[in-house]
Order: sequence, then structure tokens, then C-alpha cells
Amino acid sequence: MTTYGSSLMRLLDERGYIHQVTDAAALDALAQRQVVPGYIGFDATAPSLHVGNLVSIMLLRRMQQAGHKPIVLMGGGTTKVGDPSGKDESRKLLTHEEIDANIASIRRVFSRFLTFGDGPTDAIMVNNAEWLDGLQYIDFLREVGRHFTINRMLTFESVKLRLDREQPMTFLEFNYMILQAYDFLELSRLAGCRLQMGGSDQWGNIVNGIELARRIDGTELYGVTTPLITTADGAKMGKTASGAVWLDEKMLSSYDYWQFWRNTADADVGKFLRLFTDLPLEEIEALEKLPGAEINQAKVVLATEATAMLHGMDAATAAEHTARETFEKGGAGEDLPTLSVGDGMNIAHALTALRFTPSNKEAKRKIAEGAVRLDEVTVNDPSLIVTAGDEPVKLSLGRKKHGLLIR
RNA sequence: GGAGAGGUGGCCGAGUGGUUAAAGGCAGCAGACUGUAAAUCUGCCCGCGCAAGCGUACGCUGGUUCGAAUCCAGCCCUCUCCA
Repeated sequence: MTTYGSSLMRLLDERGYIHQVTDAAALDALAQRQVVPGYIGFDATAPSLHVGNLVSIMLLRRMQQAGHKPIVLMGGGTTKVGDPSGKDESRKLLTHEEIDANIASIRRVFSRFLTFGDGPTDAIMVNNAEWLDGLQYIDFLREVGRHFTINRMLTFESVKLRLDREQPMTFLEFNYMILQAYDFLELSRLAGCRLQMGGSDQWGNIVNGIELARRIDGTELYGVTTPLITTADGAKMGKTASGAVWLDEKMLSSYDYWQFWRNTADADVGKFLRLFTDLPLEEIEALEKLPGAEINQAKVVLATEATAMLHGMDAATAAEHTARETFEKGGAGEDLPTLSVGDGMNIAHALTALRFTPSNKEAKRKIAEGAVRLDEVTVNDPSLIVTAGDEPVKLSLGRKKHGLLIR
């Protein structure tokens, strides 16, 4: 572990954000001299960001905390091309309208994590469509570029020869790389941006940008990548039964978000507290050392802190309260998902309507397995019609999924 | 443009005319054990239906056949090698 002089590098290092750095010493020195504008690019392929993006979002937040300037780059232009890195097959191309709609809906999430404005360390959001669209190059790529695969082009004699002789390749085949590199150059010109950050899969792209700026403008830029955040059992984090863990309340309720964090594995608690909360390091060390079942307290802290940051303290404490009522007291909390059953509804349909099961068929299987309970009484009859009176009835699937049935 | 290989359920991957809704693995869900953890063992795992049953599904479109993921034709796409 290197000892850094700048608060920025110390903070990132201590909390586990650094995987690789291009020139750690020089960046450290720069961060001590001046406010460093740094950016991370996000593409606009989905209408919401998800937990997989959270490390990057938090990294920008840390920059701001350390007195530097975060820049959120929305890939409105590059999304039209599609990033080939880390993918084993090409993405569908989105229309311009879809991309713009996605950007609009992502914008809100960032305001929870960053302070935007005109001040020297205020965050700004830019869209690379602003400069890329003007190149009139995108339309060409979408029309023509999609018909060529890199794999095939690499087999061409002319290309192979150049690679074998270690001669540089020009940009036509490697458009995304070129465009992302160009982003960094453009941001360094427009906003004095000196640092690009990203996931470890972005290393190559980031380095390209640094190279490009050195050649064209002679400016010295830096790159930092974050480690790939995996859960202790090696899986990529961010997937649950029902899909991705979205950051948009409309796509995943704050209660479910809280539950996601609450279900963190023991071994991950410390790491996640450092990455995803603002708690002081001493406090985190104390929490992660809790023995045996007491570690659950640390998970509650993690869940509440992380949820509060995204959805606000009220939502977080409501989720925590509901969880306590439901899981510790065996009762029910008002934050549980609720379903109106009217004059009566088939129990399997109710399970599916609550999205506890993906289909009625699956719901019936779970009933047969003895996994379904009404007010903690196991249900055996898959054709049962459930009703609710003045008091809501609690419908549970397994240990973790609970909902309230009302009239 | 030429020659070869290939496209199977969320993923990987068997299957070359019939009991194949399609082996096996991974992922996932549930049960037991626990701490809303991990590990382990067990069950489940296309949809609709109370059920009988029905509907979809093996790149696409047609065809052969009592019967096709499996055979034939055309098309689309991917990979490998050659220009």
C-alpha cells in the first residue's frame, strides 16, 4: 500500500476503490495542487442505473467529498454505437428517442449522490452527443459500420500485417475506442478534465484517451479503475430473483432496495460499508468485527445507510421498521408490498400479482412445496380463494417474501 | 467473393425421425439446518387450466412424413481459413 499525500487518493485507497492507476504519484501530486475535474462515462442503454453502476457513482461522490469536481458523462453519442468491451455479443441498437428518454430518467438518480451547480467543486453532467453528433460520423456507423465484425476484419491480410509489425492501427475498425478516447480529449478541453475513472474493464479505453490527449494536445491526463465488485461467493453483484437491482424507485421499491443490502453475505459487509456508505472507517471496522449472528446489526446499518443515500432517510427508516416488524416480531410492517384482493382472489394469482412468483404455475408449485403461508399458517390448497377483512392479511412465500392483502 | 463449421430453454451444452417440454451442468426459487449469512443435503425449475387437457418452444420460411429439434430446399446470422 502506497501512502498518498492527497486526501483524494487516501480516501479512494482506504475505502477500496482503486484497482489500477496510470501514474499514481503524479495524480497524487496534482490532487494536492489543484481541484481535479474527473469524469466517469455512463451509457444510456437502460432507463435506470442499477447497483452495478453504484461503485462508479460513489467514486464521483468521493471526489466531491475530497474537494474535487465530478463530471458525469452521459454516453448519448457512444450509446448509439455500443461498447464492445466485456460483451460477447453486440447490443441491439437503440433509437435516438430511447436514448434521450433513458438519459432524462437517469439524471435524477445522480442528484441524490452529487451536488450539481456552477461552483468549482460542483458536479456537472454532460452528454457526449453534444460533440459526437456534430461529427456526422454516428449516422455512418449505424448504417454501414454495423455490417462489419472486428473478428473478421482482424483476419484481413492488410490488418494482420500491421499488427504483426506492431504498426498502429487507424480508427475505422475500432470506433468505440476512438470515440471514448475522443470524449476524454474533448472534456479536457471543455472542462479542464484531468482524470477518467471507470470499471476495470474500461482500462484499455481510458488509456487510449490519455494517449490521444498526449499526442494531440500534449496534456497529461490520468486514469483510475475500480475493482470489479463481486460478492464473497464470486458472483457479480447486483442481481436478484426479479432481475437487476435498479436505483429508480419506480423500478425497485425502497423496501426491496433495503432488503437487497440487508441480505449481504457476512464476508462482504465491511467492503460494502466502505464502498457504499459515508460512515467513518473506525465505525466500519467495529461493525465488521461483530461476532456470529451480531454481524446482522452491521447489515442493518448498511441497508439503512445505503437506502437513505438513494431514497432518503424516511424511506430507509420505514424499510428498517417494516423489516423489524416482519422478520423479528413475525408481524407485518406497513412498508410491505400491498395487494388489493377485492371480494376474493385465487391465492396463486395473488402470489403472482405481488411478483413473488413469475407465473401462476410457479405459485402452485411453491404451495405444493409448503412454502406459502397466510398469517404464518401454511397453505396447502392451491385453489384457495383469499379474502381480507378490515385487518390486512399477511401473505408470505418462504422466509423472505412478505406482502399484505387488503380488501 | 471461395471453402469449411455452426445457430437448442436465462447461460453453457447433449440430442441426428417417434414414450423429447427436449440429458447434464451453471444460475435461480423453495424445504431442512441457521442468523433474512455461508456451507451442506433435498425438492422444483416454459405457459394457461382445479383437472382432463390445451398452447407455445430447438435461427427464419416452406416441404417430405402418420409423426421432425432431428430429413430436404431457400433465406438470415455467427465463427474459422483463403482472396
